[in-house]
Amino acid sequence: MANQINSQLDNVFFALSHPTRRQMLDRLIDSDLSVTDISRGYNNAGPTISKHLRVMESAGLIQRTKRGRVHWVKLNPKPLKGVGDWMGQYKKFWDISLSSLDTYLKKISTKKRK
Amino acid sequence: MANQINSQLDNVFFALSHPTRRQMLDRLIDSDLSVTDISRGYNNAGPTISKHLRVMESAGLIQRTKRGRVHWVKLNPKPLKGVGDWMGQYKKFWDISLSSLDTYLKKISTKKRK
DNA sequence: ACAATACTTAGCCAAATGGCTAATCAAATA
DNA sequence: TATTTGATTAGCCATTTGGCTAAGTATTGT
Repeated sequence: MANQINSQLDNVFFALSHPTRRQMLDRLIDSDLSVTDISRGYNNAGPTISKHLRVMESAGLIQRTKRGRVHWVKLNPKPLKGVGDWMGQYKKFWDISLSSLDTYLKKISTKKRK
Repeated sequence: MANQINSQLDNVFFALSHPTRRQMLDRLIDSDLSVTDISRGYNNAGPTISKHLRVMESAGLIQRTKRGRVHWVKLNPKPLKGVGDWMGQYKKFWDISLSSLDTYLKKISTKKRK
């Protein structure tokens, strides 16, 4: 139970500890991407990219769907909730997060008013 | 510059990827602790604890002060701000899709309608 | 049918990680 | 002064990581 969650957190934090993997995730915010799309811009060989993807997959941060020979990769942000929860303990220290949520809420309600 | 920040983030995420280290940080929320205090409850040998502490220190997550032969360890939450900032990009996903904000927005709009 | 494309697997390598014991350093105490 | 206590450094070991190349599996195009 708590241990399961914990080791999942391990995987998530570990996945996020490599700049290439973080950047890949960042790219996936806007749209799903093929593996070729994702690997664009890195000097890494294919298998290296593959390994990075597997790391993120076992952390639950991405999901794949094969369509034809193309593997489509989709961000799964759910595990980040765990990070956020863990971080919550520390919010009282850096406490910016509340204000950024605030800003976000304001933006939302503005849009709705149109 | 951005690379400095990035590699700092690498270190922070990596430091957080081990359950022992996360738990150590958690303990430091309430009070500063000596190294002996921190190591209480783990089956690890001294040097192993030492290594964990060094990992967190190079991530900037803790600071040490020697007083006598006791090394006091203090939480430094500042690097977590970087994590929070990075997470900010993803808030729109898990805040909304994972209930709390959704519920919140509903509550808000209900109130407004009154 | 054959060649090109999109990926993954297998397997190698150097470096880093997480654990240990033994030895060392520094400070407090008997 | 001699010894215990708090903690680190040195160095060993097995495993994991992040990179590679070569080879294999599907699927698509010619």
